[in-house]
Amino acid sequence: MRRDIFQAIADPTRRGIVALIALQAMTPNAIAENFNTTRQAVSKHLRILTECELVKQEYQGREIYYSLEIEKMKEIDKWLDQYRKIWENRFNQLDQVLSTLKKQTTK
Amino acid sequence: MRRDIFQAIADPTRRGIVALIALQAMTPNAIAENFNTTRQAVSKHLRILTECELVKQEYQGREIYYSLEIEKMKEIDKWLDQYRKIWENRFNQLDQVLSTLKKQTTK
DNA sequence: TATTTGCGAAACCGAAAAGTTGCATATATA
DNA sequence: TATATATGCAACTTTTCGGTTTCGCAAATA
Repeated sequence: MRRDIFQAIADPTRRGIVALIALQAMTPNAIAENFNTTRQAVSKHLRILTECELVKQEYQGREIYYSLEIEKMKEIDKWLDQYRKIWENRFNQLDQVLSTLKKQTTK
Repeated sequence: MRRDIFQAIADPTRRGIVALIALQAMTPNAIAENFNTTRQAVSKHLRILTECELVKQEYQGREIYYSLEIEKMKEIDKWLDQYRKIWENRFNQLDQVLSTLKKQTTK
C-alpha cells in the first residue's frame, strides 16, 4: 500500500483525529463522535495512521484506545529542517541588511 | 479543487520538485528531466503547487522559471508547533527524571 | 444463555488523482 | 517566413481514496 506519513496527514479528517488523540487516548467510537462520518470510516483512517506508525493501539477488554505516536511526528520536522535552513538564512541576510543600514544611519 | 499544502506535499514527486527548486529556479523541462514522467505530468504538479502558492513563476521569454515560495512552508511548521510542544514537554519530563536520578546517585 | 456493544474487515460505489496523448499558442531561430 | 522549441491545457484512462453498508467476532451485560 506504500503508506507514508505525508500521505497520512494529507486528509483533513486524519489531521483532526491526530489532533484529537494527541493529548489523550481515545476509542474509535469516541473519536467518531467528533466527526461527521461513521465509525467505520474513522476505523479506516485509524488503520492508515496505524500502518504508518503515527498512532498506537492499546487493547483494554473489547475497547481499543488509540493515541498519537509523537515520535513519528518528528519525521515531518526532520523533513522541514532543510527548508528551515533556507528561511533562516534569508532572515539572517535581511538581518545583515538591516544592521548595515542601522550603522550607516547612526554614523 | 480545495487544494491545501498538506495535500500538495503528499505526493512524492511533488516533494521531489519542491526539493529541486528550493535553491534555484528551474523550467518545467529541466525539472522533468529529474523524474520518470512526462513533462506534462510535471506541469500538472507545478500547477497544483502554484495553486496552493507553494511555488511561484517567473516568465522569461518563452521559458517559465519555477521556484519555491519558502514562506508557505512555514505553514507546516506552524501546524507542527502544537506537537512540538508535546514532544518537548516529554523531553523536559525525562530531563527532570534524569537530573533527579543524578542527584540521588551523587549524594 | 441470550442480547447488546465495540470493533475490524470485506464488498461496493462515486469522486478525485495521477498519468498519458494530442493539441494550441507563443517565442526563438534558421 | 518557415521551423523548432517551451509551455499550458483539454480529453481520456487507470488507479486510488474516502465513504457507506453489511457482516462476523469477541467481550460485556441482562
